[in-house]
This record gives sequence, C-alpha cells and structure tokens, in this order.
Amino acid sequence: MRLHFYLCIILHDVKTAAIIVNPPSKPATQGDVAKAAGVSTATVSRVINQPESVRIGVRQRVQETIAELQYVADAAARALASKRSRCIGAVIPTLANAIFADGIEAFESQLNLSSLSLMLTTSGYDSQHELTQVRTLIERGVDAVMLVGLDHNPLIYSLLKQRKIPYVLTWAYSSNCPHPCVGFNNYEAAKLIPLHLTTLGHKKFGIISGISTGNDRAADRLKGMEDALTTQGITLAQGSVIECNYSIEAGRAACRQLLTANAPPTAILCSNDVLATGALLECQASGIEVPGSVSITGFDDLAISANLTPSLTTMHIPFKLMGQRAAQYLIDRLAGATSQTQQQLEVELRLRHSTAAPKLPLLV
Amino acid sequence: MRLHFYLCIILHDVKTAAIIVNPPSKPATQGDVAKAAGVSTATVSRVINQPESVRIGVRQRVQETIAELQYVADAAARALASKRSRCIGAVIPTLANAIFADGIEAFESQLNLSSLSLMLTTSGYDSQHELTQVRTLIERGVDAVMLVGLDHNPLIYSLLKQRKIPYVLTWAYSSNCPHPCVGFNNYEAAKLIPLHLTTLGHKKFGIISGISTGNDRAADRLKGMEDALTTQGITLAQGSVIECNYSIEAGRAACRQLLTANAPPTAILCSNDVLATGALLECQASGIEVPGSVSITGFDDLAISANLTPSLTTMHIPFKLMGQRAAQYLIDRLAGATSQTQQQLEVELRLRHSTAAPKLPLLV
DNA sequence: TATATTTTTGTATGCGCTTACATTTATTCA
DNA sequence: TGAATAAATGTAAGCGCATACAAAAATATA
Repeated sequence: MRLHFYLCIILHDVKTAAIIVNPPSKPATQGDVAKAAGVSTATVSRVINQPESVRIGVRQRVQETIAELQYVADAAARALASKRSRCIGAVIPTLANAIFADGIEAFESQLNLSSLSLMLTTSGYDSQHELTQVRTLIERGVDAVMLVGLDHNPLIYSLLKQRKIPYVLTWAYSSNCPHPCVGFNNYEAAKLIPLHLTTLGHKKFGIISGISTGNDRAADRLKGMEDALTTQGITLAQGSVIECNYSIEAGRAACRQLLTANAPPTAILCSNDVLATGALLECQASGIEVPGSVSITGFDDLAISANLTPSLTTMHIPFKLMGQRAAQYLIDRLAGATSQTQQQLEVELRLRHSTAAPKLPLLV
Repeated sequence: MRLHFYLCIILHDVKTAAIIVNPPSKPATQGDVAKAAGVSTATVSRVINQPESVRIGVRQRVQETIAELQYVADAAARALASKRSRCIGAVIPTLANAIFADGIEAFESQLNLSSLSLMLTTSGYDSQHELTQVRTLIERGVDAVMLVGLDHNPLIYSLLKQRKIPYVLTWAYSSNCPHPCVGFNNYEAAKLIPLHLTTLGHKKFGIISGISTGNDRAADRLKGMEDALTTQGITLAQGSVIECNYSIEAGRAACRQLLTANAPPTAILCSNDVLATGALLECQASGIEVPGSVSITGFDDLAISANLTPSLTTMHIPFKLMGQRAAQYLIDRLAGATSQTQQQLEVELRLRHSTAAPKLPLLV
C-alpha cells in the first residue's frame, strides 16, 4: 500500500497520492510526513509545536506536506510524550435551566483560543458524584479542572494537589478562600436584596432557597438574605424559609406554600431566577398580583427574567466574563505564569417590576 | 526516591509507603504495580481490562496493590496502545435555553455506564463552526461523534468516514436518511400542530420559526406546519411567517410584529418553546389574552412550558430516551455490534391551555 | 580565510500501556 | 498416571510523538 504512496511522491503528484492512498491506508503519521518532506520527525514535530525554530524554507515544505497528506497529529501520542493532554475538565451541577450556560460557553470559547478542549461533566448537585466525576477527569488526564462553588469534598482537593493539577473555583468568591477562584461573593450579593425591599417598606418576608446542604452558593445566598433581614431588625416567621430543588415546579410549590400560610409574606426572596420564575408563574396562575400583593426577587438574571410580566428584580452576574477569566487563569497557570489567584467580579442589582412597596402599609 | 518505596514494600507496609512516597514521587505506573504484586505488566493490564482472564487469587492481589499504590492508568498511554480514547465527542448548537440539556445529560449518563467520557462542544448554529468543532474532536481522538440534526457540511461526513469514526445524528429522523440517526420526524411532528388548531376553527395563522437556513430541524418544522395548513386549504398571509433566533426576546418581537399586522392571526405556531414562551410573555406584557385573542403553540415541551399561564400546548419529545438511545447506538457500534441504524421516537402533542377556539367566528 | 559562535537539524530514547505470541501451569481424559 | 488439552501468565514489540543530546550547517568574528 505504502508503495503507491511513495511512488506518487516521486512522480510529484502528492495530492493525488493522498486521495488515492488515504481511504484504504491508515492516517499519515509524523514519520510519513518526515519522509515525504525529506526531513526528520523531530523537524516535523518542531514545525507543529515551535514553528519559529525551523528555517522558513523547510517549515513551508513541511507544512505543505502536512496539508497534502492530511496529517493530523495523534492526540494520545502527543499527550503521552509531552505529558499534556490539552484538555481541561469541568464539573457543573447541571445543564438544566441553562443556569450555567453562559459561563460555560464563555469558558469553552476562551479555552479554544489556546487550543484547549473542554471535557464537561455534571454532578447533579451531588458532592459524592462530583468526586467521581473529578476522578474520571483526572484519569482522563485533563491538564486542569474547573469546579463550581467553594465547598468540595476534601478528597477532591487532595487528589488535585497530589497530581499537581491546576484548578479554579467559579460561581463564588471569598476573600479568605484558600483556593484559586473567580466569581462573586454570594453572601454579600444576597445581602443587597433585602435592603432594597425593606427600603420599600416590606416587613414580612418569605425565602425560597435552593437546597443549602452541599451547595455553598445556595447556603451563602440564604445566609446573606437572612443576615441582612436580621440587621434590619426583621425576624422571619416560622416556616417562611423553604429549601427546594432549582426547578420551576419547586419554585411554584414553595410560593404556594408561603402564600397560603397564616400571615403570608409581602415579599418573597428567591435565591435564583428559576425559583423566582416559578414563584412568579404561581402567582400568575393563582391570580395573585405581583408586585401588588407580593414582591418577588430572583438571583442570576437569566435570559427570561427581564421578559416576564412583571419583569423580575434580580441580581445580575457577569457570567460571561467569569467564564473567560476562569479559563484564562488556568491557561496562565499551565503556561507557568502566575495570574491573580482570587478574582472578585462586580454584581449589580437590577431593579425591575416585580418589586414595589407593600400594598397596605401596617398601621402602627 | 523509589528506594524508600521498595524498602517499604519489603517491610510489608505498603500503605505507609504509598502515603510517604506519593507526594514527592511520580504517580505509580503499571510497572510499579507489577513489581509490587510480583506479576508482569501484562497481568496488571489484564486485571484492569479483562479481569475474568486472571485467576482469582492473582487478580485480588493485583487489585489490592493497585489500591495501595493508588495506581491510576494513564489515559494517554492506554489510548495510544489500544487505539481507543474512550472519549465520545458531541457538538450541539448551544447550551443556552437548556434546549439540549435533557438529551445531553441522558447521553452522558449512558456513556458513563460504559466508562466513556463526553467531550461536549457547541457550534452556535453555525455549520462552519460545527465543522471546526468536529475537526477538533477528531484531532482529540474521540472514538465516536454525536451531532444534532441531519444536515451537515459534507466535509464532516467525509472526515468521519475517512477516519472510520462511528457517528450518530440526533434530534431528527428521516426514513430516507443515509446516516445513523436517533430522533423524531420534525416534519411529521410539526404537521400535527396546525391540525389541532384548524379543528378548533382557526383560519388565520402566524408562524414564528427558528432560522431555517442551515438548521434542518427548524426548516422541517416550518415546512411541516406550512404544508399542513396548505392541506387544510389555508393560505398564510404575506409576512405571517417570521424567522428569528431561538431567544425569548426574538419570540417576543416576532409575536409583536405578527399581532400588529393589518389582519392579525388568531393562532401563532412557534417552532420551539423558547419562541412560544417569548410570544406568550409578549401577549402578557401587552395585555393580549391567550388563548382568548390568540392561540399559541410551541414545540419541545421544555420545563417551563407546562408552568406558564396559560400552560403551553406543545409537542412533547422524549429527549431523555433519545439521549440514551443515541449513546447506546454508539456504544454498540464501538463494541462491533450492529444495532438499529435509524431509530424513530414517538412524539406527543400535549394539549394545554394556550390554545382554544378563536373568539369571533367569522360570519360567512 | 580560519575559527568561534550560533542556529538549525538529526538521532535515538522513552513516555506507559496493550497485545500477539511464547511459555508455563492447571485440568482433562484415556 | 501420562499425554493431550486448556487456561493462565510472561515476554517483548510497538503505538506515535516529544525532546535531550549530538551533529551539521549557517553565521559572526578576528
């Protein structure tokens, strides 16, 4: 088979050779390119990895040969020899609800700019499963790992450190976080929301939170909201904090539960926009006026939030920027550079139409 | 360094050895395990890949040694030697709106059951970029590829065939599709929707479609709806078909445009639920009654659709099943088995509350 | 022009694993 | 019990590439 191949080379009809030979034969290797171009494999390797180090004439000849033979470097062999897979792993809780979509898409785009690929997995908000996924990623030989949130199974950190695999935490930030992170302070951000509502005159609150166990973002947001209320001298009534899954149905159910209580709240704080959307839709379905009867707030500023009626007051997060920064941090680390280890991003409370002063001010 | 290691082995204190040695030394290799267990590397390899072929006693000893040394097989070396990366690539249009979330999560879960990892990329609905992504995946050495839709750059197919990489198309099905596919017939499914509305008495329709160029699902759905209407003797007025991005904003804008026309439609057919959600929200925002003034339908049955007010009449697709089946098809192919090449899934029109008879029957 | 220096290229090893084949050990059967 | 057969294990050859080091070529220097 190879016979035809070299024959064609001699005949200066390399293109035809490639066409004729490729279907039946195996893909070209570096050695094939080297022979065809009349250089050593080392030179071919250099043309690919450090083109500047090869004289221009030789380089071009090799590049042409690569094109003609449709040579594609074998990723496994490269990884084995160079000890770099050029793959980055990421574990996010879920693909549902597009909560992580913008951040991840930006993360991947940024990686691609540096010829890195993304290996994306989901944990289902289960820290044990997250550990499994990280293990799998490490076994796959990823060069670095991105995780969501600050709290993770200690085994994850020890695995990562043992293997000297760079990592970055996202969707959260804490000034005293002992790990590299790119995100925002969920606690501090969440504190801003109750303030807005107490300023409007609200005194009775309900909170719909994600499951805080094993989810530091949810826990921080919840605590932030609670602490801010406490600071304002407001006490949350029994049963006015509900934790549930991040789903519209759960948000609806929680909202229903809060509003059918003895003394229903005039404001419902949701720890993300999916829950807030659910709450809002529940009010619509039950004919409860928002913000007339109850104000509702979210967190994340998802695509739908501005389009609901009423549009949702929520916390805007620069997810795209976060994804880019997180990727760049890892890229820099892999290049040996030392970029800023902890990066805090600015968030912004977007005041829209789901919040207003409570309808009936209490007569005191 | 290694000195300590073997010393400890001799002292029968392997666990300590692992703990002491691991941080400073390199991860254990197959050879380390082989020596420590007193077998050849071939046996270690067999214990990992075909445990049944190793006698139970030896097998257990090796497995214990693996655990003690915290041995993890090097993926690159495995891939190089076995010519299988155990990675599957997938290209989906976008992570936004969670349109592909359920299907992809199921796809990944199914892969994981067979120790396969997913390499997920997005194309942004751009067929040129899709080609780039497929190229990247192939260069990464994925064992198989999943794509969304039937129409793709011919180069993608020739690349895949040239490299003999199994692939499967999803989110679509056609009986005369020359490629393996697991999905549903977008055209036939879409045809069912107008029928429902004409039965209710609607005569004036508007359609909000995704961009049909380069998107066979969008094109098929649009054509299905148009053909069904034609069959019913209904003509679409000029400008009553709008193509736009799959975003809520675009759906809102399109809806607004349709409803402010001279003779606005009494029913708006949307080619997916994101657009339908946008349309519905636009009506809410403008105080237009649904289904009183206008009926609205979607396609996909996303999580939000049943929770809107009114709940959305839409086409339900078994995305989870589709993801599983697609993964299983590839798994079977990689195992050399020949499973069914084209798999059509059942869809179901979910009648909900966004559709009703038109308010004012025309007096003829 | 001859030598020293720098740049470019080649040689050859090994990354860690799988697997064909050879060898040894266990099992079966006459 | 011994030969024939089957099962388990070992030996050793790569897989395709990157790279340390050696050699050659180009360039600079005197």
